[in-house]
Amino acid sequence: MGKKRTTQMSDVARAAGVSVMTVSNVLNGRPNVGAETRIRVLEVVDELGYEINLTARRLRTGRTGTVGLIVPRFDHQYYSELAARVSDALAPEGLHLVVEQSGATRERELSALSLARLQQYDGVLLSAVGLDFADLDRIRTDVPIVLLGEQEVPDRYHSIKMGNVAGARLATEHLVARGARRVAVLGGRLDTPHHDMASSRAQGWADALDAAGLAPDPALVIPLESFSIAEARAAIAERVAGGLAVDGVLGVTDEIAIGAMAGLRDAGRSVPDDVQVVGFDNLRISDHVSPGLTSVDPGHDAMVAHALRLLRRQLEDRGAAPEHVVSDVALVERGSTRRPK
Amino acid sequence: MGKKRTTQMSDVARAAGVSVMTVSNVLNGRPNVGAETRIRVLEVVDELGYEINLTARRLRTGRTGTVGLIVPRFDHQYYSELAARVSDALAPEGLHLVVEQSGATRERELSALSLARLQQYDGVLLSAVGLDFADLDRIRTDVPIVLLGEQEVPDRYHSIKMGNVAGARLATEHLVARGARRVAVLGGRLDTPHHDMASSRAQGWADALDAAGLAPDPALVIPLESFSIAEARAAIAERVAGGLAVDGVLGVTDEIAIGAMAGLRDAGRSVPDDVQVVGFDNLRISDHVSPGLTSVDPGHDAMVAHALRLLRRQLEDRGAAPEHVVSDVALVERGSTRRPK
DNA sequence: CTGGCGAGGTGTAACGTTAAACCCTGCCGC
DNA sequence: GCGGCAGGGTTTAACGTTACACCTCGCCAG
Repeated sequence: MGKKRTTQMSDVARAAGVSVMTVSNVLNGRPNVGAETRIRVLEVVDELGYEINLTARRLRTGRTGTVGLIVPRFDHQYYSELAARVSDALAPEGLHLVVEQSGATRERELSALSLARLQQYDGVLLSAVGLDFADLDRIRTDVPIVLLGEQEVPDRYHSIKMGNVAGARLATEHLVARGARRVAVLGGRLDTPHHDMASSRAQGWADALDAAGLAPDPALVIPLESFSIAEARAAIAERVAGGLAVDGVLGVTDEIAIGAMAGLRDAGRSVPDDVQVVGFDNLRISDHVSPGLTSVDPGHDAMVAHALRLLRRQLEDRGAAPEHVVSDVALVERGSTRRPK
Repeated sequence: MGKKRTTQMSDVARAAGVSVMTVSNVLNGRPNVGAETRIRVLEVVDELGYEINLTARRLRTGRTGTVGLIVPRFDHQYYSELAARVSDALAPEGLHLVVEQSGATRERELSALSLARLQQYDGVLLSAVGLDFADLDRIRTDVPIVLLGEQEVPDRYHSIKMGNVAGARLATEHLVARGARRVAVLGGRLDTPHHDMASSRAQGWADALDAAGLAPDPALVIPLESFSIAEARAAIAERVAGGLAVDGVLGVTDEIAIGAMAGLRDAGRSVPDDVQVVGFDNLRISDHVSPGLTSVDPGHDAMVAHALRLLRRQLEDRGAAPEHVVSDVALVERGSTRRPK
């Protein structure tokens, strides 16, 4: 029925009566092509509807014009907002963003991180929650990588970290200043010496309570598995219904905090009158839920700007000394916490 | 300082004392390789940390093992939920999903759709809001495409459409049944004979009102530009503050409906007592906002299942007759509309 | 008039795989 | 005793670009 072949450069060359190299030169805006020739080639390109084969170009040049962003889940808002920001920031530079989901499990994350996959990009922004220090240290590739994230990472990587401890501390201090005395940290964990997001934010919570002379009660550390809204909602509702005394909740993410607000409603508590709630991430939606969610803003734009700067640096100079940036955090007050008296 | 080259198949071949083809055969699990040879090759692969160059493979075979999903925006929840669902559904088949953002503008969408880009995937799921019939018709490629979406599409494409008209009608009927008489359609538009999402859903709204003997009031069609929560919120708040009489709002998406609820609060109206609200998409978060958002569920899982089925069909048989699926819709009632009396 | 240079252009050899054809060796059936 | 075949492997030629070296003018300076 049909022909298999798509049109390629040699077809254009033949039709235009020039060599393949000349076509290539025209298409890539290289010098040493006469004006007339250039025009003729472009006409033929148009006529034949020729489009370059990016795979072949990539094989030959090693460059792809594409940056990869690898996130645990597409459907966690934090990551989708991040992806949109990065994509928008990359577009003016002529770079294309593609996003992959690693799945948050160590196994799927490692597979997304096989050298094979990484090599497909000029650079990679990696938001790796499932991998530990050792996994990361095992990755050996020439592809520039910037780690976006939470955990302690091998020194040789460029990285952007959120101010997790500082942010959680800020949030908890805010709750305490507004009168909360029994502040739960939903999604946190303290048991392990890990440096992941859940632990770091719980650490900030504990620090703030310590500083305020309120001993952190282990019963108020409520771990979660999936970090989903639904899970958070069920967990807090269950605890409260079971008699846990709480007058403040720090959700380790905004989604968790939104789940917490729903769960507290389920349990007959009102926000912020009975229980005040603070989240972390300052998602777009957090301003629009009811009540508005007080949240820690991790400085999204600054993070993205830093990330791309570090990526560019590596693109220009493979040997660039790794840089570790910690983003500034700020508290955004909304209706889920009370006004000062 | 370092060597440029990464290790490649010929290095493995040399070290294992076999031909390159044998290495290729081992790595691809092809027959006609002795057991010992296989083991030796695998050992060497491990030792050298060899990983295949996917670009070269792709150039040679034309297959990529990757499916592309092109969405207008990463940070519209509907699309990120879609991406997650598709990714999860593809993983068991050994296919990888990468997501690209087209930017919702016609220009950026066309660039994402250049043949060059499309050719990088074995198949493409295209959620194209910015393109019209003619744009789509202009795309000529052998890559299997499934259109996910709203609009009228050229017949030669396989497509999955939401039941936009039916869903919006269902939602509006529900509002009317619960006593609403002045139902606005936020984000809708009726001016044009387009078949895009905003128009189709407004059409369903108009149909329902007509059927109920309530003439659709043009003042109640409130168009939006960006379909963002913030814009929706501001738009409804402004109208209501300006004296527009409304006792029901159909948000053409859940995000818009969530914005509407916030805007109504801003304007001193309570939901659902003063104004009832229904959304469309049944996002995960819609169950967790306050009050819970009544919404049209477009049958996400069925849509994804259909989409992948159509894609597989095309992968197996390029000439497969195009199929057009319209998804079933269902209303999910929550607290943003009233209980029946 | 010679040498040099810049503009315009071409030919060839990769980039790292894999499809396809081919080549051995040993063994089995008749 | 030989044809045939299966098993285990190799060789060669792509896939569609681009880097690089090279070639040929025409023209200008000396």
